[in-house]
Amino acid sequence: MKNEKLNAVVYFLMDNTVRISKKYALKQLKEKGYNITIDQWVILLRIHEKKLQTQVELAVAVNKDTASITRILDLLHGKKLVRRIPNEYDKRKSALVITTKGEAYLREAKEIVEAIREEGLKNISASDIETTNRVLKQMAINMT
Amino acid sequence: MKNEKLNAVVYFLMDNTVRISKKYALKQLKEKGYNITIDQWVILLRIHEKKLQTQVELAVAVNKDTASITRILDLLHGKKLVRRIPNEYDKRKSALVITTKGEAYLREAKEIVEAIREEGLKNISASDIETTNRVLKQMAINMT
DNA sequence: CGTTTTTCATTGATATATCAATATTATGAA
DNA sequence: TTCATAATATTGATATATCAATGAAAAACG
Repeated sequence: MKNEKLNAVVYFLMDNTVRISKKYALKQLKEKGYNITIDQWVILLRIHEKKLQTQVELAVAVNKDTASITRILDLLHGKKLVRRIPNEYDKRKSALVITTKGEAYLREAKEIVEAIREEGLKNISASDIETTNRVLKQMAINMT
Repeated sequence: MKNEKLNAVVYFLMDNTVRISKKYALKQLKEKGYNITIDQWVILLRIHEKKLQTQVELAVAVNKDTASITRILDLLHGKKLVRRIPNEYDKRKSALVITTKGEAYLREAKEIVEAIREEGLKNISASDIETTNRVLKQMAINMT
């Protein structure tokens, strides 16, 4: 088949670009004094946006394993950015709340994260980004 | 700025789709009796395509850390798919060769990998894939 | 009711990624 | 030629991902 190589390339580029962007974000945040990964930042943002969700809800929202969520929350908790509040009526659950320190952290790092994202999309048209979004979404559907 | 959300979405989708595709590939390969990850398979393919490279060359080719390469090679070596041959003239280096078992493994799993890749790109036009490739490539450049 | 099944969160084992530090060699410069 | 520097591969610490197994609690149901 003619487009075997072309097909392989998309997968290689996806994987590659994800790794590059995470590395880039980590470096930028660190340089500005923020000891946080982009994955942690995203979880922090989700907790801020929709308070009191359970870890299962959070896992579904970001499409990650609850095991991954537990570990990321442990790290955020260690940095005093997040707290788990036991649910009185269902003792299996914990509600997740962002701390005051977490709010400040989120607000301050937000500009850095946005700058990183813009930098990554430099010289790319909005319509090309939309096409890419559509393709990535369809691929996810195809493999789910 | 209006496209903050749109920008964030590309990063989310990239990360998400990469994870979904790796999970999907792992499951498909496992179901067909191949105990190998897609990352390991790619390394195996590279060693097959260009024999006798050093680990540094391999790392550069796939844009991974030499530490990652060492660990992936350890796993491939444990499965007897790859061997390291010490370089006589430069004792720091090892040449990498695929074993006979590795060759067979590669050949047999190749169809499965291609089927996975095609399945993932179902209902997506070649031109949209090309656009996506171009976008991903530009993003990588922007953040390097 | 009491018993089975589900759900939630955590933990363990493993794979991959990062960076930092190391040991061993090779190379280059004084 | 010796001594400092660079390159190669590995290992350790840590972050994130997977799946599988667990304990505890809630829900379902016969």
